[in-house]
Amino acid sequence: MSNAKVLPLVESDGQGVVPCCPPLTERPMTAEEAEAAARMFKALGDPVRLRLFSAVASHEGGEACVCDISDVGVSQPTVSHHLKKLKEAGLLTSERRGTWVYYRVEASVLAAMGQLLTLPAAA
Amino acid sequence: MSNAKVLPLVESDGQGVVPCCPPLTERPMTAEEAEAAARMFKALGDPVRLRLFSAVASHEGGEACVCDISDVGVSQPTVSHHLKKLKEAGLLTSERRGTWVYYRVEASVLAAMGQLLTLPAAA
DNA sequence: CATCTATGTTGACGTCCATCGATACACATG
DNA sequence: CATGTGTATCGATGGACGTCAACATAGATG
Repeated sequence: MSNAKVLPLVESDGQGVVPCCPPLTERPMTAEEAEAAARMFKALGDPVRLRLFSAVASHEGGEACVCDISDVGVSQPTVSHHLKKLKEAGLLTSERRGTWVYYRVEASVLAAMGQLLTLPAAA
Repeated sequence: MSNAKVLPLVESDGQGVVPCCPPLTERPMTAEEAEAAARMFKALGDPVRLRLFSAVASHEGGEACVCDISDVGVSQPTVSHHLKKLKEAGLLTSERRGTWVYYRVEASVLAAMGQLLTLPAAA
């Protein structure tokens, strides 16, 4: 139930594969591009999610068990909720190994978001 | 009434100036850093705002009059509302010239957001 | 000053969302 | 299989947010 549609970057949404991310400054985004990109930004638009994401991203080996990062001042269900949101946005992937669930950053998505914010080589 | 506190990047919020943006992957963000950064990401977390922002960013001379970009499928008050949000987030600045109001991107903020999403030089 | 256009503000409304406690599920271990 | 720990889901709740119509403000022009 979670096979296709991994990266919101390359939405195989309607008729084909749409690379969502020309730099924001290159041309006005279409409604569809904006929809896809906004999902990712929105996912990082919450302080708790940002801390969770950063905790995973900065953790040894690029991955972290939930137990390693859940000290962000909210309840355990809320942590789980936010991790799910980040996963749905394509920013994280998860894998269960025994008792623990490990989350890791989807580097390509992060890179693409960076591309989006790229500025033309101005002074 | 809009003099101090220009960049959410360098929040002169409480006791001093806090540069908000070590790469997300460098170390876990603090609550304060996350709060500041999340404001910016949240501002781009709406499709309409993203389109407006992109329209300004990609417009000739890096600035655009509201009338040039307000064709995003929502009412005029809504456009105004979103531009205000982008301005409050530090992503846009505005200037009135005669009848029209021109918005322009705050390049430094955009650059800092890009930094935030920087990945360590992995393969 | 009257009027027109461009933009911002206000107030209301419906929906989304972050949060929690309670509970369920997954795995390990005895 | 019983129990304990780690994680996810459910249902509820309060607040935030996107949207609009109506109105207000700013500048230009006659």
